[in-house]
Amino acid sequence: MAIIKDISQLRNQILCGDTIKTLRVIPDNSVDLIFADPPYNLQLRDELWRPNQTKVDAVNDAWDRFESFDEYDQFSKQWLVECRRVLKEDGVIWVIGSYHNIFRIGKIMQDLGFWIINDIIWIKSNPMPNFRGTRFTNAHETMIFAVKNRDSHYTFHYKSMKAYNDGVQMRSDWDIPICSGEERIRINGQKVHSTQKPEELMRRIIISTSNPGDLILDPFMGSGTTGSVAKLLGRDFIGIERDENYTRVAQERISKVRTLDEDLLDYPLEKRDPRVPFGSLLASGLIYDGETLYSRDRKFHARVLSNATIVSGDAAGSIHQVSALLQGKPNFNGWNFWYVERDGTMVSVDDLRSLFIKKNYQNIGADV
Amino acid sequence: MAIIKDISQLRNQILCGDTIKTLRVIPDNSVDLIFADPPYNLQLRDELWRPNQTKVDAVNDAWDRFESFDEYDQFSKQWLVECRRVLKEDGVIWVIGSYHNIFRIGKIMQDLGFWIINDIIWIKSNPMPNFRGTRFTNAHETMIFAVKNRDSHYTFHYKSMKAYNDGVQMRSDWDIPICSGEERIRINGQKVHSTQKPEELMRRIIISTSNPGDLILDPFMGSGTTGSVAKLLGRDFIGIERDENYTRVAQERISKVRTLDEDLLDYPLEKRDPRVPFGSLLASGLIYDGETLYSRDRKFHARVLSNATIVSGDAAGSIHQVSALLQGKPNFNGWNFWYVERDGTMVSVDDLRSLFIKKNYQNIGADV
DNA sequence: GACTTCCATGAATCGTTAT
DNA sequence: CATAACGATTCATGGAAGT
Repeated sequence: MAIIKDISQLRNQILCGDTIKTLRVIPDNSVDLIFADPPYNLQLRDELWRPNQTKVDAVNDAWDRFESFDEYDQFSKQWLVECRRVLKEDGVIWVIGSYHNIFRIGKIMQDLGFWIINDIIWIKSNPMPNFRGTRFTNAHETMIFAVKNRDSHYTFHYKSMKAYNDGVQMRSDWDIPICSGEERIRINGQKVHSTQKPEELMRRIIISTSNPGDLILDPFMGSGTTGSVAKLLGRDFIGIERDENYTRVAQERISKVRTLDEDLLDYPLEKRDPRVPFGSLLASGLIYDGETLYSRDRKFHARVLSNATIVSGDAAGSIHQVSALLQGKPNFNGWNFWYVERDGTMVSVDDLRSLFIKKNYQNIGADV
Repeated sequence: MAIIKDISQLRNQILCGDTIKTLRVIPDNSVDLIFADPPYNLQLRDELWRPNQTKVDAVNDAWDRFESFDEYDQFSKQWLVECRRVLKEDGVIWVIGSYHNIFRIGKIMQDLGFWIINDIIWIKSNPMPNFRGTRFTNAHETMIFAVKNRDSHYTFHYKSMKAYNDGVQMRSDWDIPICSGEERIRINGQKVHSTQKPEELMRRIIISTSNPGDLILDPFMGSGTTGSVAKLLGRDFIGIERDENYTRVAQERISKVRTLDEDLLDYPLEKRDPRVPFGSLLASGLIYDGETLYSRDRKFHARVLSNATIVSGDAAGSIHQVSALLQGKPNFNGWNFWYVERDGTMVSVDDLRSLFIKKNYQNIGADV
């Protein structure tokens, strides 16, 4: 099958078929974010029984069986090559796995040119215990967060994730319960998919590394968590799933999701202030020609010339250059260094810049 | 240099030299535990400055520089091959790394035949933050815990680690601060080694997967944390380190350590009950020839023959076989199924087994 | 001495835009 | 495309210094 020319005909669909063959239909450089939850190659040798002689319902599906590491590597390389091709230059990919497969996956990704930004550990607050007492409880899974090239300008909503994490930057260890209760899809009391991922995981991934309207690809769609959260958060998706039953379940699940209102998807926090030259403050009258700037501790001062350069003894130049020179540092952000006196108190020039933005622009989060 | 015949001449020494060449001197199948902290191949490009314009003292040691992934892979494979050769058949290996290298290391280990038991995440309570707001704080490192072959009978002190962890199974995520304060080795206020590991890590590793008197090998000894904790806990060590300065520091550090008294190193908790055949209870008079065994609910009963087999209707065999047959299960632990009557009350045959052990063995934790 | 404030620092793949 | 200018950006801890 040939590559489809217009990707929009695939938007918000689940394509039922072989992952690698189906990926080959998608055009180059066309998706913004990929989330992949490939088979883990678990290699359980025998059935696993709990101490009370009930059988553990483990991942033993045919899709998780491979003859050898080599066969698994071949398969992994093929779908990863296609993923790299369809990913935009500045796109992001996430792959989740466990110690059975993640080392092989990570090595292949590095070899293909993907550049790893983080490995994120999903710490399960309620993992399955180890029944035999033969090893440590396997209480986590590993996600690789990577970009297409070392110099990719990828989306990363740092401030959102920091706010999400109560004001300190989010770390590489994520504490999230496994998918259970209401969220877990069951038919006649039986779980439909053995490795359904929690929506909390997808929410963090989608919010941190994509924008509303972006196109998200999941080459192993399963029960449709990716599509479900993508739709909720106003992103488009393409899912690939080879099992017809899973496909049906996912389609029904996603159809029930309602996208959040736009005002809930637009984050003023992430908007950058427009660039304001220091001279604009002079022209607007917020700072006066010839007045004196002070450092916070009043140890340094400088005079403002009419061309918006400042002079302090032998040092002359932009507010940035002079503040760096005075401190003997290679560079410095002068906006955070200089103050002026207004009604007897010190006012930061950065606050005056915020005031300028507020007066002259609309809906920009200069006061956040 | 030829392989040394008697490993005892290497015990508790740090061999200063190239890792791979020195490993080749160690005999086959001679060490019980390996801990390896290889170079991470960080590939740092530029300097990094904190927001307050101080420079980050990064890892820029020559030992961490490799030309390419391929060169790093070659190096890794060589030392891992030697480690596998010198490891005893039932020995254990731990390797620590970060996303820069751990995927390559893990893949090579699997290819060489090592069998992964766990990947353990060292979660740092106080990692260095991300200064530029470009990614998630890199707040963990990954350790691979593996054995020589899939069917190795490795040491794992499950009960100790459970007790260590306040009575619940220890999980694969370990919360441990980075090495700082008193523990961090400094000379003239400068850290001696850029990547000194916390002793808490080594303590968990050594206690969980080795026994007192075992021989522990560290092919990248650095500042000597492995040797130091090994000596404290009554294990022998061999360290390899190519830097003479590190070697000297490690030797001095280890010389100051005093091994704990023997009674602090012997854990009755871990001693397994001796295997007691059901027939021993007959012979000792704790159970009588011909008496009746009951299931707890008295739904089932069986008669004890003089050859220690039991019979219940058509079912005949060991206490295990018959209990499984009666319940229609593939197998079952008969010790937990059968009861006898003593003075009008039901007594579990497992309690009689414990009684037998208490009478006939010393210092065994049958009552724990 | 008790308490507060300041400062240094740790395995880090750490930027974007205009000229 | 290289270079220069602009300007955005940190958390937990321990020890020193100050009150």
